[in-house]
Amino acid sequence: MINFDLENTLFCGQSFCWRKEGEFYVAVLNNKVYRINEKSEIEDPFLIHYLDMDFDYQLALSKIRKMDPFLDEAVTKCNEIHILNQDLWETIIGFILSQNNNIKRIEGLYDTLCRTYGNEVEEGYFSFPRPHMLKDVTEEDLRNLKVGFRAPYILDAIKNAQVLLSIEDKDDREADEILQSVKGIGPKVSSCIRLFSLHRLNAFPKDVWIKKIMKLMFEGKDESIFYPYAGLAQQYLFHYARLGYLPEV
DNA sequence: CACCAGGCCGTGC
DNA sequence: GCACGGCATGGT
Repeated sequence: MINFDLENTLFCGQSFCWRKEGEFYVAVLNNKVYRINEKSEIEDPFLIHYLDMDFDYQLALSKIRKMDPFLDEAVTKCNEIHILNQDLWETIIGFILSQNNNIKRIEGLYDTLCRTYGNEVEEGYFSFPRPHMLKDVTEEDLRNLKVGFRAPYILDAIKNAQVLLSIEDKDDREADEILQSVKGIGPKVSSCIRLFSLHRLNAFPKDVWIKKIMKLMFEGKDESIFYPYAGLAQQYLFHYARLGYLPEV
C-alpha cells in the first residue's frame, strides 16, 4: 500500500512520462511497462528506489513545515510528495525540452521521442531512447518532431552523452559545470536534473513560478533558508502555486 | 492580434 | 557583470 501522495508525486512537473489510464498510472521505465495506483503493493526494488520510498519524509516534512507558514500550508494541501529518482539521461532530455515550454507540450514531445526512437516494449508502449539509439539523428529529424529551437541542444546532449552520464558521483559544483557545458542547459535545467534524477535535495530550480513566489513571499531571501531540503521545499511551492494557491499580487 | 509556457544563447554595453 | 531580443510551437 502506498502511504504518500502518488498522484501529486507523478504529476507535479518533475516527470514527463506518466499517463493516467483508467484506474492506473502508466509509464515505461527500466525497459518495461509499469502500471501502479494507490492500492499497489510496491515490492520491485527498482520502483521502491524510483519512488524514493526509503527516504525519511516524515522527518523532512516536519522540518520543512517549521521553516515557514506558507510552506506549512503548501505541505498540508499537497500531502506527501516524493522527489523521484529518475533516470539521468531521460531527465536531461526531458528538461532540455522544458525550456520556454509548458508541461502538456513537454509531455507530448517526450512521448514523440519515445515513439520515434524508443523500443516498443509492449504493444503501443515505447521506452525512452538511450543515447546510442539517437546517434544518427539530425537536426532536421528533430525539428520535424516539433522540438523547435531545442533541436541543436538535444544534439549537443547526444554528442556529449558519455560525459553527461558520468556525473552521478560528482559533487554538486562539478556536476553543474559538466551539465552546463552542454548548449541549452543553463542553471535552471541543470538544477532540475540534479534534483529529479540525482536526488540532490539542495538543488533549487528557479522557474517563472518560483521567482514569483520568492519575490512575493520571501522578498530579499534565497533558497538557503530551506536548507538542507531546499529542493523539496521548492517542489511544494511550485506545485502549490500551480494548483492556484498563489496569493494575489 | 497579443502574451505565455519548469530558459538559454548571443550580443551589446 | 547585467539587460535585452530572439527563438519554435501551441494554447488562451
